[in-house]
Amino acid sequence: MASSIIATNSSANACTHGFIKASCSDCNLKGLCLPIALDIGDIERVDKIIQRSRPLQSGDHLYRTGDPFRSIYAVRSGSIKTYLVDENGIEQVTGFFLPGEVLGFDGVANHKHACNVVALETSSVCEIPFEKLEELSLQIHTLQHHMFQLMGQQIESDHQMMLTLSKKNAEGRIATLLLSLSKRYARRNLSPNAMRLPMSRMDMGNFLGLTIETVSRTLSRLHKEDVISVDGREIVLKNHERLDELCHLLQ
Amino acid sequence: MASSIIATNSSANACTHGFIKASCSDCNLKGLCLPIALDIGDIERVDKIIQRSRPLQSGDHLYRTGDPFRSIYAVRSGSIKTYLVDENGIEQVTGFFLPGEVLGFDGVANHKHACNVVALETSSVCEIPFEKLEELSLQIHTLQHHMFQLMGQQIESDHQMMLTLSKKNAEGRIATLLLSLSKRYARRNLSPNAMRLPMSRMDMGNFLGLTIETVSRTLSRLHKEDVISVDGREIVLKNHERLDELCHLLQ
DNA sequence: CGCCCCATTGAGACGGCTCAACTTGCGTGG
DNA sequence: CCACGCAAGTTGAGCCGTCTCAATGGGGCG
Repeated sequence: MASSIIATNSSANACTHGFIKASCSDCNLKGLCLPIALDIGDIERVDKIIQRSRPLQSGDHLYRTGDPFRSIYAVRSGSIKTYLVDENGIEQVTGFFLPGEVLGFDGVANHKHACNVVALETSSVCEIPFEKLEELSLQIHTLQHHMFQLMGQQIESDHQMMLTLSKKNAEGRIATLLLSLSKRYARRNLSPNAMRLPMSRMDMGNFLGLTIETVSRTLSRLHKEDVISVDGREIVLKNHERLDELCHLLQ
Repeated sequence: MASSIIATNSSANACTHGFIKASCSDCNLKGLCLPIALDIGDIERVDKIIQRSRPLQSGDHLYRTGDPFRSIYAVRSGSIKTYLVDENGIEQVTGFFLPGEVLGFDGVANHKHACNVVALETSSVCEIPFEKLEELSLQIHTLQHHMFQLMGQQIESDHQMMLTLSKKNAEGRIATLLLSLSKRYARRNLSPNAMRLPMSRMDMGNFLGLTIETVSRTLSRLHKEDVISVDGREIVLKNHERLDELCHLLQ
């Protein structure tokens, strides 16, 4: 959903476990997250405040609702889900984050995190202490602008999601999610057609306001109609035009 | 939904029509929008970049999708609605903005506005040129922080809205909207119980993902159950606890 | 007065939910 | 190695909440 700021993907210089040595300058995700206008010197200044910790395992929480807000995070590898839990224990998945995307802006407002963040598979993130980022943003105006842009992107995509939840039927919601994932794969120069879903049917359904049964049935129907092919989490998009149509169909 | 930044409410020093002479310093909304930590001198610097134009009439658009992004806006009086229109003409109301609240962050990401903004009644806004605000934010760190907070608040409330649209039934959605309005009235020291809705049933329904018929029926039922009283757009909340319960009921 | 827009109310249709049964894949332990 | 349990996913049958369609009422305005 959101774009990214400073995700250092070390899959290129695939460093082994333990502590991570990597830098923004030779990260193949920096085009996605750092402001393009940032010059080498500035990139290094940003690089210096970033903390790269050991990978999260599937199910590990990065933070939880109520935790003090200290940092935002750029996904370096894997995939991450954010979700709310309301007073009665109702959960709402609010987003999926892929490499090169930035999360954690919940928490900026109240200095406390407002959602839960959990890894959907083995994942690594760049932690960016927010106070230091603010200091740096005062000095590097393109960085400040970029921060505003990232948050603006999040707001825009959340509004699109409101439209999806409010106006589209099950097929439209599924199609919207699949095309969103496809576009975000394409941004990383991965195939926009063949992908492995990082999330369970449960998470898809929760995110889209549908039950797992409806998700399953809808995927099966799209498969039968040869719009996609489904094999568990392996998905192939076979008819983008049709998916586009479904996205824009009213409920 | 969003909080505010710099809304100068001139209803106190009720200046007449035509051009508006007002200042943040003696605006009774500044507590809502300016960072509390801002000292007098800084308030004046912010004040200087703000443009106060003539009021919008009901139905007037402040900007439309695709318009170049130049400013954000603080509502000074009246009420404003923002809405998306997708390719097929499907509309989605994405927010209602009351005095003291700030809108316009759509557009930050792409330098083009991503939604339409229209006045629901005679309204006035403070226009804040974004470039100048960015410049000032580089100099006044509390202002930069405040900007991040405002955008963070917007993101949080949008996520709450996703939960509402995805998980609550009609009663829960209506109750959630009513309580949200109530809290926002209370922030301005207005009665949290008696209010005049600024929007039509159509707009409520569109925002909440319901048809006008369902909105109408639900309001009638809540009236019959003595949870609220409804007379057109005049609403009295008579049982906050019950409304709270309804908010948290699963669908 | 008549028109139009907004809101209310009713009757019936339908999409997605609930409940339930079954399958598949995977890890554990006998 | 297979038996077993468990979690995730699929599929079916019936139900329910909201939508659709339609009729009616009320207020503002030319």
